[in-house]
This record gives sequence, C-alpha cells and structure tokens, in this order.
Amino acid sequence: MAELKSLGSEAYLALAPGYGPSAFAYGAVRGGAEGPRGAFAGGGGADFHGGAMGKSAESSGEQSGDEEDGFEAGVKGGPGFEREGKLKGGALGKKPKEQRSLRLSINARERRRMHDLNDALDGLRSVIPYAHSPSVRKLSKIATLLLAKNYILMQAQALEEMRRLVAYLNQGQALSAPLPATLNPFGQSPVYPFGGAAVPGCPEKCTAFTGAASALCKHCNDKP
DNA sequence: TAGGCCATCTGGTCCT
DNA sequence: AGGACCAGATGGCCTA
Repeated sequence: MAELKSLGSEAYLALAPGYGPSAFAYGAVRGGAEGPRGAFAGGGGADFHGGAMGKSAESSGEQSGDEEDGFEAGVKGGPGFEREGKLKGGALGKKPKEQRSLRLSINARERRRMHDLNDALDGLRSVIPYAHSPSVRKLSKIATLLLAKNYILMQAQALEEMRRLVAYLNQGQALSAPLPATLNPFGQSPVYPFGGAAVPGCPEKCTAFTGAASALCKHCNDKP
C-alpha cells in the first residue's frame, strides 16, 4: 500500500478484487532484493534490446550456457526429470542426444521470450506512476497490467474533459462570456497545457494530437 | 505455515 | 522444420 501514495488519483487504483490489496500489501521493504532493472528507465517504450536481464539471468542457464539448464543442474522449478519419460518417447524420431539438445534450445528460447516479456513489463512499470524506489517492492505482473489499464482509462477521461473545456472556452471567447467557476478550475484566464511559450515544433506536435489538439496550444491559438 | 509471486520446464498448437 | 505462443506443472523465495 505504501508505494501507491505517490499516485495522484484514486480513480485508477480500483484494481480487480483480490489483486489490489494483495498486490499492494506487497509493498513491504524487501532488503533491496529486487531493485528496478532500469532497462527502460529512460523511456522509449518499445525500444528494448535485452539490456538488463536482472535476477532472471542470474538464476537461469543463460549465464552458464544452454547446455546446463534444467536437466542436470536441477534448476529451480524444473520438473524435467519427472517428465523425461515423455521426452524419450517423443514423436520426433531423433536420438536421445539430439532430442536433448533440441529440448535445451527450446528451453533457452522460451526463457529468452519470458525475459523479453518481463523487460516489457518493466518498461510499463517505469511509465505508470507509483513509487519507484529501491526500497519498495515492484508491482507484481498482474498489478502492473491492471494499474496500467486503469491509468489509461483515467488519462482518456482527463483528455475528454480537457477537450470539453477547450470547446467551451472557444465558445466563450466568441460570446465574450465569463467562464463559469465549475468549468474554470485554473482561474480567470485560459490556461494552456502546453504553456504560454511557443512549443518547439509546434505545428507538428499539435497536429499529432487528434481533434481539438491545436486548441490546447496557446501558440497555435495566437497565430493569425 | 499458508499463500502469493515468480522462474523454469514442458508439450501442444499455430504460423512462416 | 523451426520458431513463437500458450497453458499447465513444479518448486523456490518471501511475507504475513
């Protein structure tokens, strides 16, 4: 729970029952076992290139090579031995050694895939607002997804309200009517979310936003 | 100790 | 045939 105090709104915290409390009760200090891996710290969403493997790489066979994972090493959670019977009787008409080598490469691929997935989740964690601190345990996978979903919904709602406000302001300008207090949380003069100064690359940036985007930019509005 | 979360292995399925 | 994706199973780690 503690790590969520940095969130600006309660609106998107309504995680599905069962995940919210448990996931956030998870926030106890954990001796720094799992700090942020930082692969996405600088942002850049989809730009991941297998940078930080974190603890996964430490415990997996990726360090020691694919030949050692699971079968002999008894990697955690590896039920390989129990099921080896199935493997031996596999449909592939290959020698046991080839089967084994094939299995190892499949395992390694799957491990890489899961690491990529985890990196993507880390990237998601880095852009949703919650307490990113080494002393705070990171969000669980399911909590990350639920929180991200609710955050997106909240942002969409905020954008919609902003558009309504801008539309009202534009209307008000034409009529020279004062903005009702309920629709003017910022004070007397219109406040542009992109600031009073010209936005670098203003036209391009403004048109990057659909619909009423240009109305959100003072620079665009001031243009003759 | 129970429960939650996670990493890993594994076999099946689908796609290229 | 090989790779990607998926879901089930298993065992380890950690916290309440």
